[in-house]
Amino acid sequence: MSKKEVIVQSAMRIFTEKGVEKTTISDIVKHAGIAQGTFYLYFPSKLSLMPAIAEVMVKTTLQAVIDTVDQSSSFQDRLRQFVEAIFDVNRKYHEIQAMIYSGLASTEHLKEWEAVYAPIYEWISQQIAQAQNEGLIRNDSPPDPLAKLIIGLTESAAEQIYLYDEIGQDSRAIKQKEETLKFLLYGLGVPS
Amino acid sequence: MSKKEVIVQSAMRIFTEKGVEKTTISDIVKHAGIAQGTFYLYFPSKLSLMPAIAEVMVKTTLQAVIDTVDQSSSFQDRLRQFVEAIFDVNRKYHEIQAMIYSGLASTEHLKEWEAVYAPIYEWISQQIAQAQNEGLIRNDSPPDPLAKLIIGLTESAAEQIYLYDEIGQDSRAIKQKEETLKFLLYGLGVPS
Amino acid sequence: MSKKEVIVQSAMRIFTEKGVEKTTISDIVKHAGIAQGTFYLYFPSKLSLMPAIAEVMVKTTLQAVIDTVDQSSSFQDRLRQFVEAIFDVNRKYHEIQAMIYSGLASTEHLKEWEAVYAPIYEWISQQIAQAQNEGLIRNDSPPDPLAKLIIGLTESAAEQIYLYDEIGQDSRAIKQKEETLKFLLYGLGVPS
Amino acid sequence: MSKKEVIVQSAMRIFTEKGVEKTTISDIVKHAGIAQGTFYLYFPSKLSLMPAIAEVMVKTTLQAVIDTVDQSSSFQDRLRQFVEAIFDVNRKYHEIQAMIYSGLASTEHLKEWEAVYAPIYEWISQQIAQAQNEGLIRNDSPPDPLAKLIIGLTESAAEQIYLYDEIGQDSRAIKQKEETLKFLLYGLGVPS
DNA sequence: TATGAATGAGCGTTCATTCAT
DNA sequence: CATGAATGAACGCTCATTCAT
Repeated sequence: MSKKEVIVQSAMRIFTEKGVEKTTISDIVKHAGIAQGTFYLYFPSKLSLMPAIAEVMVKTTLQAVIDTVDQSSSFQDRLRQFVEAIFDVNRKYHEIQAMIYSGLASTEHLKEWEAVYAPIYEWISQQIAQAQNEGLIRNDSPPDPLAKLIIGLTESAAEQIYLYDEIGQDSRAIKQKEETLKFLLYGLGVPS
Repeated sequence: MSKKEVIVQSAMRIFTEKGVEKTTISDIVKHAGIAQGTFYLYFPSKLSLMPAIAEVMVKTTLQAVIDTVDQSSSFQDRLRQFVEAIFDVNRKYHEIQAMIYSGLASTEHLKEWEAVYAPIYEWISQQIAQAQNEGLIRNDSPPDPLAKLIIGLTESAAEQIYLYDEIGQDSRAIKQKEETLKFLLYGLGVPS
Repeated sequence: MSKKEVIVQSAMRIFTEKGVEKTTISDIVKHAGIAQGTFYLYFPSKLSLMPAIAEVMVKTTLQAVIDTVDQSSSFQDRLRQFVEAIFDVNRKYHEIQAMIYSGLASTEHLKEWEAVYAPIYEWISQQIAQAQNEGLIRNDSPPDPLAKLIIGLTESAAEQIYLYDEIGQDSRAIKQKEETLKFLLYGLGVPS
Repeated sequence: MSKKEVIVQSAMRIFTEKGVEKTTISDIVKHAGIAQGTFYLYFPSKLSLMPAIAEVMVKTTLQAVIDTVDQSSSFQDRLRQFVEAIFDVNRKYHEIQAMIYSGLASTEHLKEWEAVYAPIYEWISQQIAQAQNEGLIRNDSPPDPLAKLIIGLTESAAEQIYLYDEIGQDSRAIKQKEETLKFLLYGLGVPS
């Protein structure tokens, strides 16, 4: 693992543990096992880590989705698996998600964020296009906007549950997943 | 306007202009025209402003929704007006929305946030319950989860547009609103 | 003594002891008995102390000259006393003189330096004008340029001796003073 | 040009442009096109460059004087040419002069400076001795102190003009040169 | 000789917080 | 209630210096 990757991994860990604001660069370099100055060879500031972290998260998310969704299942099952995957990633990494969102907001270079998120949008978009072709879902909206609405709905639903960092919320999570799936199926015009 | 309100208003302004992280309490008190020490008579820290700011935003949002939605319209029109109102508030205040979200994430007292947002959830929930009673929308989900999904979907759709602080994106916004409304109508099982 | 004056006095002391470059702001505030942050209430940086210090040095020099020169003496004696005073100030404060010169060179606002030095130039200029009126010295040069040449010659002569921070150089200093006085007397056309 | 010379030339350039204090070794090696570590093969520190730079300046100055002074001219003309040369070098390199002076002040090894400047002192001293032998100037002072006073007076006169980095000061410079020459002639007892 | 990635001590600077007025 | 000068802990950051290649 390169020094740059070590820094990103360490930052993700520490950010998750104690929050972005309370994390110092000193914390990160200590955990990464490198010298203070070495950090600045790779990143000019704490916030400039965000795009790199976001990229990791997007990869992780996309990988989780791809690993969870069984392409031989029915569309409804695949959608259920998708929701499951998104909720799962949010459960594990909700602090990082919030962090990225906040870092995103305080960045000037917003343009690059769209590029970072593109892989997920594209994957969903392809699934949508295919399902439309097969007549599994409604055909009166283009795939791209649908993809963005789907990921937006699912992630906000997951955040509503997992932002509140508590235990024993399984039943609430299960219900929320069910309702989200139902809303998605209706929203996509899947005949029930 | 009381000193407390002046502080909150000033903070909203400065936070919006230069970001939460880069805003100092000194900035806020200068803009508010009060002394450094006076701040601490009302708020113990910078982040403790967030709930107060969120409250203002929730009030503003709810007021915009109530003002925009004409209760004598059809359900479909009311939903359209709702989407319109949410997009509008997001357009005007997207920095503050992001800021609250980020501030929210770094707060320990997450519980209170649900209380802060309750008024909006309740208003939507009532509308949903009423529409279900009148048979205007599907009846196989309870109103509360539906309300949260609706606001989550609509706000995330708005953010996808307005986070990218640019001009002349009207056509994109119009399409996004249309698709969001369509998805909501399908999602709520409104017969078309 | 105000906090600002305490800072300037402490800085002069420490600068003299260990040089400007090796002096830290931390050194200054420790010696001044104030907090680290307090320094920045009065000066934005270490180098911004220079004009304030130069002002003190100019006052000190002018005072030394005024105190040493006996206005009832002959012109030749007064010139001798003047040289004596300049050499004495340079002996005591040669590090600060060098320091000011260096600080001066790295300042952008060079204009203000002329203002700082003006009092000394004026005093000498007046003496010259008076001596010219009384026919004691040559009359074919205006007082102002003469004043600048006199102070320039005398200070550079003193620096040549005292920059080399050593002891037991009295004989060298005495000779240098004699030669400087002689050169001044010739240079001013004092009949011998 | 050897690597050592490249370093010295680069340092002179960068020091002049942004000041000694704000110049980093990194700046110098970048401009010199060498690696960070290579610097330390030739110089142990930033300040240790000063003598080498001073040497270059002394050579430049002496060369300018030798080139300008026409040994077949009268003493008065030669003195005028000398003043002209010193002013010219100061005009071109006043930042470096100030820099050397400042670097000189913060060096511990002051002794070596006398050696560095010796060539100029010697050249002037020889001229003085010769003029004394020929009865062109007064004979009641040894050549060495006179030489130091002459260079001190002339350089300080030049600095008074050129430290103030401005344009269109030609008339001021011309007058200053005239007065300096006149003072030198009187000071050296040249019969007029 | 030459390199340049890595170092880490130590600096300037900030800014939330206090408290005598 | 209100002030704002003073605080000082703690942070980001620099940059001279080293050393394995």
